[in-house]
Amino acid sequence: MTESGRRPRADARRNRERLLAEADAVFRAQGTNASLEGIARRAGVAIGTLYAHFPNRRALLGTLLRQRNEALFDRGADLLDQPSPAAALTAWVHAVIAHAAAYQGLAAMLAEGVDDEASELHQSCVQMTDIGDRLIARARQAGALRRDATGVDIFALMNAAAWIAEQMSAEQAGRLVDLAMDGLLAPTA
Amino acid sequence: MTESGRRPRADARRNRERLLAEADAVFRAQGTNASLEGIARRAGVAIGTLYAHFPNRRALLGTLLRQRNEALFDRGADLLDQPSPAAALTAWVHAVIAHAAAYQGLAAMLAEGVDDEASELHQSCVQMTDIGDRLIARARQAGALRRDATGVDIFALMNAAAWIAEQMSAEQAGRLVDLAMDGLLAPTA
DNA sequence: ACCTGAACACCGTTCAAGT
DNA sequence: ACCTGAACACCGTTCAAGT
Repeated sequence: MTESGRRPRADARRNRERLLAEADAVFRAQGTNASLEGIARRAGVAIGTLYAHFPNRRALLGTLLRQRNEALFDRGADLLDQPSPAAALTAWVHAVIAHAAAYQGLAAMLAEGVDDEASELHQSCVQMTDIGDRLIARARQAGALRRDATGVDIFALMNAAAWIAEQMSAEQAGRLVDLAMDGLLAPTA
Repeated sequence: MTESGRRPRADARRNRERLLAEADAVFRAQGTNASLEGIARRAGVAIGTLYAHFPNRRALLGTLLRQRNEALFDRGADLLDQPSPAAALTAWVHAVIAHAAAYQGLAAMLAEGVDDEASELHQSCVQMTDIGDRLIARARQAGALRRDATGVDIFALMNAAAWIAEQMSAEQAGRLVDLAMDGLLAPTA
C-alpha cells in the first residue's frame, strides 16, 4: 500500500499527482462516471497503479473535492455571521449548487453519501447538513421561517436543484430553488 | 424487422411478450439501467432477439410505460375538472411522482426526455408538461397562485422529487414538494 | 515500496448465418 | 420472417510477477 511508509517514494508521489490532475480533467469533461481506465492511461500509468493509490472511485473523487470542500465550508462559516439569516440561507443553497456543478453526476454521489457512512463523501455531506441546520436555527430565531424544516431538508433541496441543473439547466434549477425558498422563508425576511 | 408484415408470427409475438414481462420484473428489481443481456436470458431468447424487437433501452421502456402513461393522463384529465385548482395541481404532482417510482432511474430518463425530441419518452414528457400548464392556468385564474410558474417548472419539481425519493426517501421527497407548493400556491387556495 | 499488465467477469450492440 | 450466438469494443477490479 501507499500509506504505510512515512515519505512516499518520489515516483509514487508524481504518479499520484498526475492521476489527480487527469481525474479532475476527465471528471470535468465526462462526469463522475468516466472510465478509470482512461484516467490511468492519460496519467501514463497502468490501471493497477490507480487502484493502488485510490481503492475506488469515491476515494479518488473525495481527494479531488477536499480543497473545494474546505472553501465551501469556510463560506458556510462566513454566512453564519451575516446580518440577514434568510439571505444567508439562500446564499448557502446557491453555494452548494455551484459546488456540485463541478462534475456531472456529483449530485447523485452526494445524495448517496449522506446516508452511507462508509462513503468517502459521508463526512462532507454531514457537514453540509450541519451548516444547513445552523443557518435554519438562526433564521427561525429571527422569525424568518414560515414552516418547519431541517438541515436535511435543505440538503435535499440543494441536491435536487443540482441534479436539475445537470439534467435540464441551471436556470430551471434556479426556479426550483426560488419556489422552495419562497415556501420556506417568511416574507418579513 | 418485426414491424413490416401485418400479423407477427406466433413465436415472435410470444417472445415479445416474454421480453416485456421479464423487462418489467427486472427494471422493478434493479432499475432502468439493468442488464439487457440478463433480460433476454430470463426471457429465454438470445440478445439479438431483444434488439430485433426493441432497438434500444428507451424503446423497451417506452413500451412498458404505455399503459401506465394512459392511466396517468386520464388522471390528469380528471384533475382538470376538480373543484379546487390548487388541490388538483398538488394531486397531479404526487401522481407523477408515484408514476416515476415504478423503476429506479426513471426520473432521470424522463428529465432527459423533455428536451430530447428523439427520445421514445419525449411525447409523454411533453404531455406531462402540457397538463401542468393547464392546471397552472386554472389555478392562476382562481387566484390560487402566489408567483409565476410554467408547466416546465412543475415538470422539474416532479422529477426532482421523484429523484429524491429514489436517492433518499419518499418522505424526504414529500417534504420537498411541500416546500415548493407552499411557495407556489397562495394561502387562499 | 511500488508498478505492470494479464486475467477474470462482466457489459452493449451488430450482423452473418441459420431455420 | 425471425432467431441465434459469435464477434467487436468496451468496462471495473484483482493480483502474481517484476523492478
